[in-house]
Amino acid sequence: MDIREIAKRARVSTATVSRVVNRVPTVNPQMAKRVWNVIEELGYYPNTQARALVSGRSRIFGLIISDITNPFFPEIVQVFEAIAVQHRYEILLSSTSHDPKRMESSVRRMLERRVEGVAVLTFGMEEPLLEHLHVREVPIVFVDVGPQRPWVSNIRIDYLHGIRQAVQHLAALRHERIAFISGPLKLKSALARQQAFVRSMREIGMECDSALMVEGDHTMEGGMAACAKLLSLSHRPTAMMCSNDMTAIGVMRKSHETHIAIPHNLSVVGFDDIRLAQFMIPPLTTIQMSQAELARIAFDALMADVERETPAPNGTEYVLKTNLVLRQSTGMNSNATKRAK
Amino acid sequence: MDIREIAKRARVSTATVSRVVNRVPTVNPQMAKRVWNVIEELGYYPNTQARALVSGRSRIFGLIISDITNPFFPEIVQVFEAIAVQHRYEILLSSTSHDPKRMESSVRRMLERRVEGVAVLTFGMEEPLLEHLHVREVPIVFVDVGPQRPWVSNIRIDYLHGIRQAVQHLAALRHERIAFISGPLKLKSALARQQAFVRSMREIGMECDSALMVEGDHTMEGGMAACAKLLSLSHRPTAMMCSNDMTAIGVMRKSHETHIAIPHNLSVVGFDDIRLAQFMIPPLTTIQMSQAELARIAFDALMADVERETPAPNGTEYVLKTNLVLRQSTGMNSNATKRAK
DNA sequence: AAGGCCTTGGTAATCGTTTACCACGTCCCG
DNA sequence: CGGGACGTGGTAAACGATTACCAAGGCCTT
Repeated sequence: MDIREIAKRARVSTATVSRVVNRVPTVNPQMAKRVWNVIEELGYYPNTQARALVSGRSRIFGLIISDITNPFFPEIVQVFEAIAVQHRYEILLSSTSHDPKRMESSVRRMLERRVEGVAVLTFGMEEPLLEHLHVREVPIVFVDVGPQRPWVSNIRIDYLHGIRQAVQHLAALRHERIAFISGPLKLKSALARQQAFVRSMREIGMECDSALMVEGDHTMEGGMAACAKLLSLSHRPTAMMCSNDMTAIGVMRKSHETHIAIPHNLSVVGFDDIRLAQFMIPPLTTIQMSQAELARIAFDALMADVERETPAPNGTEYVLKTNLVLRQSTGMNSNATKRAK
Repeated sequence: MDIREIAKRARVSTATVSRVVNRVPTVNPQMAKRVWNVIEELGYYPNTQARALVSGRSRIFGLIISDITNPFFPEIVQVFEAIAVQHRYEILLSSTSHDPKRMESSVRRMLERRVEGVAVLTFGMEEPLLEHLHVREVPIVFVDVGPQRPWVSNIRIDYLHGIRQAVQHLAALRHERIAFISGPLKLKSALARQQAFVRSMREIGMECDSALMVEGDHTMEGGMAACAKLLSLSHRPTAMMCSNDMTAIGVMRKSHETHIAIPHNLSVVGFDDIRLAQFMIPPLTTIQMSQAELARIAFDALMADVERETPAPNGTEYVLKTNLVLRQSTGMNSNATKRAK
């Protein structure tokens, strides 16, 4: 059942049917009604591929993330999809697990389906593979790591804003030995978080003991290992800041195993504010980087580029703020309290 | 850049280029090589929409789930997508949150994109909305709830298998008062789990005290509420089985708040074996329903239907077993132990 | 040596839309 | 009363692939 069938039954031409379906205002309302009736009756849906072929617009965006089973991403996917549907777009999802092979095949799939734009929310370092997209002038939006070029937008995360709040919060609670468990430092986003931490500490004249800076891998297991390492120190930290929530969850778990009470004996701060954070025991104090907002900014960036006819020469920059969310995994440094007595 | 461009540069016809791209064996190898070279050089990708239009095959499957932020689903999505890509299929993802409006719009989107099949992994009750798919003879695969019709496959979950193991496990640990926290009973899958529990209990001559059967809602909050209710009983249960893992996690959390030690004072069993289960404190004993396998069966069911020219008159049935996974949230009933001494 | 078969590659129709262009009718105005 | 302007709706050419059909050439057979 195609547009011709509808045209025949409504005794109009296919052009008119097309105009009715696309709500072109010049068509006579009576005739439109007649056409709509036939469409309803037969349950006709226009064929998107034919439409895309002739219009040159697929109405598909690509969404590349690193791993859907990482609790950080599902909400992004959900919000991105919801907004896309509102704008009558479809999304092509791809988890790459930071694997260059899969990354390449994703890009290829997206090119074959003629996506109109790609959001790369991997926090990674895979830009080289995106060359193919770039030569075809497909709009791209990156987080943190994109180059400055036409058709490339960037969402810069203001890590410092939230991390500074967290550091000052811990300082206010009389913590003097604050550890930082980073992510894999080859990831720019992980490096940026660490640097924001160091800077926040220096700002208020606190030292960053290098023994208290350990590299994790953004997994719970990595968090447990890092926590164990820090607890084995003769001069233990009283607070640990983590580069993401999964790491913090690992820290909480290891602490529990070692009978260290949070927040009484150890304060923990996470980063991301994944939904799980509020469900921990105790609920995790963390720095929020709104996944919903990130998804929305990414979508809007692509939409803006699609509607632009000439690109901004250096792409566009967007900023996402981060903010501390106080819950119950941080508390007064108990040693300091004693001394104060 | 299209197939004509390639044809011109390789000095062959478009038919030959198409044959080369599709690896039709009758084409002269030298000529094929020449064509491939041009393709590589120009970085040509065939246009999927044009291909789909003429071949009548979109190579897209729809995947309808209820909520991607529910930890049960990401792994399904991941596996389904990975398999799809291997078979050169793309997926159209849709979270419906059990909302009939969204469900309807999903189905519409899928029809417009001419999906070749739809996997409905919602454990819900939205069949009526799928009528549109059915009249177009689009293959569908359901979990539990699908009707027996041509082009409709069903994956029957063998709840009894795993639940029986769990009940017998608890009985062996000398538990006599075993509670069951169900899901929303309007969900067939939740009802089926409860029934499997009752049957397993009766099989070994244990009574199902109705005070110990409470209805939850498959969320953590629901689990906490149900747990509170059960703990307020004068004659408390010593073990709680939950209709899903999120509920069990709620139970663990509430128990922790009320200073009830798991497994020493209370045994807890979940259902689903989401990844999170093994990361609980203590790691959660649960009944595994393999998400990876579910995804694989769903995909295979669709593929089988796509390749079939005439449908099986009553669709096809698949079965997925469930199995108990022992971890550390279950232990000997301490009251019974004392009595035994 | 001529006819038939096989291999190989080209021509052109087709898929289901959109849309530029054109034709027709009506209305108004000079 | 004739003609331009305007409002409508139809005709047909795209979009970029696939593939049925056909033609040309080479080889074998009698």
